Amino acid sequence: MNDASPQTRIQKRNMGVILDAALEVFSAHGFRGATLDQIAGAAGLSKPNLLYYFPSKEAIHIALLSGLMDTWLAPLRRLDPEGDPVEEIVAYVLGKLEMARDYPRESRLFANEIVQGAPRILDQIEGPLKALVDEKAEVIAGWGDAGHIAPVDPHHLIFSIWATTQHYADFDAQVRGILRPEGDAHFADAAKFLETMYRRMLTRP
Amino acid sequence: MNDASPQTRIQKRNMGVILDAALEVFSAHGFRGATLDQIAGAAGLSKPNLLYYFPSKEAIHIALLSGLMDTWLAPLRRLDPEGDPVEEIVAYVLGKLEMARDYPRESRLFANEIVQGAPRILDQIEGPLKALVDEKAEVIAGWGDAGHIAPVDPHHLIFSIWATTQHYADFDAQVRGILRPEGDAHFADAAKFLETMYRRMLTRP
DNA sequence: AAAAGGTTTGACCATTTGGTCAGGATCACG
DNA sequence: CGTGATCCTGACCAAATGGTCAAACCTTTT
Repeated sequence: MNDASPQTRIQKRNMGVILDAALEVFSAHGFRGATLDQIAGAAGLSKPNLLYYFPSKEAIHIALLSGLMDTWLAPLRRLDPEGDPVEEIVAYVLGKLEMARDYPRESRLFANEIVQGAPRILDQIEGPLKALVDEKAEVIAGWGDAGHIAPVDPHHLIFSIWATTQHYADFDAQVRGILRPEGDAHFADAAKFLETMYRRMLTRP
Repeated sequence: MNDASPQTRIQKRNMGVILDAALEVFSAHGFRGATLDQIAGAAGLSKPNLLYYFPSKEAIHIALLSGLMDTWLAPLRRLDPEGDPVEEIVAYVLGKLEMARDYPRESRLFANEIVQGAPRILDQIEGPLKALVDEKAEVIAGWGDAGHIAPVDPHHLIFSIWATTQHYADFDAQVRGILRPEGDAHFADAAKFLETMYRRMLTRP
């Protein structure tokens, strides 16, 4: 099965089904913890059929990761240098929190990968991700210099936003164990808390 | 090998060596990703010898997790209801950050476990951990009611502290990929950032 | 020093797992 | 409808992996 080739109807459907099943299984068990049988089962296909569409387990994993990286960075890319600084950052925080709520599997897939040293996406981190982060850090630093927000280390600000928002997806089991919420009810509280926190820290006294 | 039995000199030494090796390997690869051969190699023992001291791979993992839980919670336990509120919380943040710097393997071991749904420690989370967190949340809520700190949702405050500090251990690969620091140099910046952030958000305007 | 108890190992086993392959079923299209 | 391309599968394989065991090897104790 070649990539980048024009896809037939069946190919499009099955590759989609496989990637969705793989996201389910990889995000729940990590790369090594996931088996082709599990993925095949979740996809409703036979194991050899999986390997008709992807040459190996690792190829599925890589396809998932690189396909998701863009989606995952979209909110940061949307941070507008021309917008109102505090509102831009708050919007980014809340957007990221919504992603953690609506796409927890994607978040956990990355979390699994990075906790284990990011062996398969280190180059993506050191390349495009670093570039984007550095660019947006410049913007935030500019806002600080201009006195539009209280001065902060922009890189660590971004890390803190990632950490606090993704926490609700990646450590869902812990959050639920402690809060015992009904469904996703706690996300509203989290949004209120994070909005308050970042407003307080960015608003000049 | 029975637990809780009086240990010989050799037992004490080897069980320690095994647990250290297991921490190294489990934290880097997750439960499923770690193999007994790897652990045995890291410990400088043969695989059957491992299984002389622990009945199974899972037993090693459980021994590690429950042995570490206490250490991991110590900083929160130290939060003193009688101390100065803002200073107590800042000290907790900085203490947790130091643990992330000095014991990243422990942090990643938990991260791996929780990202994958905490199958082996869910009861510890819903039991002792929840109890401790609820207790300290009460303390923080009291500080808020008394006007000693700006009002915050205490549970989410604690989550944010865990998230922001453990981020530097759990997502080390990402942080290093973006910051490219010399050694642990970035931890000083992180400490400064987090101290500023939590002071601003807790200090009444 | 010899018995008793604790420690270590090589050889081995059953199962799981990623992956292959030859051939059969199905589909697209002239 | 027929034929070539695409899609799918059962049977199979080699390697990896968790775990067992009898026998050999150390320590400790008497």
